[in-house]
Amino acid sequence: MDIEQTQDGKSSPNSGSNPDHAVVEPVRSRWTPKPEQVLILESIFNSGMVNPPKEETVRIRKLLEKFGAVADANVFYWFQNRRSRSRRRQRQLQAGLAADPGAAAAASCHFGTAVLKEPPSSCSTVTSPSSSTGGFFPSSSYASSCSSSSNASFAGDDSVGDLFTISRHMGFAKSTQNPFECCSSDAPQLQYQPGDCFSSS
Amino acid sequence: MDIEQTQDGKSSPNSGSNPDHAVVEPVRSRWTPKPEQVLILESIFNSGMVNPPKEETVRIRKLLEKFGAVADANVFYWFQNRRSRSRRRQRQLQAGLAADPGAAAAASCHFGTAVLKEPPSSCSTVTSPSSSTGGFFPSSSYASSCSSSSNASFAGDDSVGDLFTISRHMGFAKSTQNPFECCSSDAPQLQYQPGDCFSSS
DNA sequence: GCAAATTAATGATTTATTCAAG
DNA sequence: CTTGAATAAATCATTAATTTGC
Repeated sequence: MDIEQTQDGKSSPNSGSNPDHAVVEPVRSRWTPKPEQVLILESIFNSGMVNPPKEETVRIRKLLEKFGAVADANVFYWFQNRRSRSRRRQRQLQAGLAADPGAAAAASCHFGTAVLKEPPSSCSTVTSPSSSTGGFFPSSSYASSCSSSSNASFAGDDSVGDLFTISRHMGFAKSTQNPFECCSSDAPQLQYQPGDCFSSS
Repeated sequence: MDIEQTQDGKSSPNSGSNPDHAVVEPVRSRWTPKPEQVLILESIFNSGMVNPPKEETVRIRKLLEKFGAVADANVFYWFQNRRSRSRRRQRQLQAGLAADPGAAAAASCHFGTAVLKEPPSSCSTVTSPSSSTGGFFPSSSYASSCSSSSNASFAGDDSVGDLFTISRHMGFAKSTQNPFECCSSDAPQLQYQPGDCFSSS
């Protein structure tokens, strides 16, 4: 992964004398997503796109940027962590069920802060398919890079609306729905629509 | 993810049976490092910098670019894979050694009997605490560069020289030397020097 | 000699684990 | 504790070596 850290806006701004190179970068602060941003991210995730390709990540980042500084890498990390932790919770829960069916119900939800929540498991086991992640990415995802040099003037689209368009090979779970939080209930859905592929509306 | 490929047409696209005259610019699938590039990378890796930070990666990339198109991501991947595979070889080797030399006769635990073809190691066993073993690296197919084919006269550094300067907090192995390939012997060292920090010759 | 078929290397992606900020 | 960041491990996929039959 490239992980282009473009982070800098953040909350504790400036720090004055550090133009660019993070060589001596003293403060390694981390991105703190705004509530709106989390909302969007959750929504996208819950909509089934659990692993957006680069192209889409950029789009998402642009969208999130309307609510605060954020880099592509942050979005990438967010999804990665989201997937990972969802999966783990699920596993854990399941292990708990298998090992001690009686106590299972107890351990569910007592998260201090109500912000995050793992939906009650009712998903079937979803033993992850053998092909692992593979489904998407039929071929290369690199559309067109002319040369390494730099000036790739993107279309400076500012409208949020069209940002919600997706290419094709999305990071969707291969099956019907995403194995993660298939039963998310209380998340405020925002309906991130993947664009032209399915669900044309 | 990202990885914008900057690969140009490789070296030996067609041969013989391609009377075609217009290069069709095939799919830019994956980067294929030139021998010189591999040499440089190996050299850097063997010099102890096994995990260069971003800044350094860029520098390395710029250096490599003198011999062919390459992106930062490629460099990053290269080091990642190098580390990973070095470590794995090391582990494998060690496991093999532990299970093999008939030491304790009580052999009921046969690890992987399948002895993968690890090149003849010459490292001492080194049951060292943390820095552990050494490795050795594959008698790669490369390393045969500076003889005939490539005309790239490597030594003629004019602008290359200053690229060999490194910042500080390098990705050096924490200990004295890098745990990976402590005893690489036959690699043509190029002495990628970390710059102004230590070992100021 | 050559190219299709097979195997070995290795570039790129994804997942699991770990560390540290807050 | 939660969770963003970073990295290692595992895996996938494509390219180069090689074998094999003609």
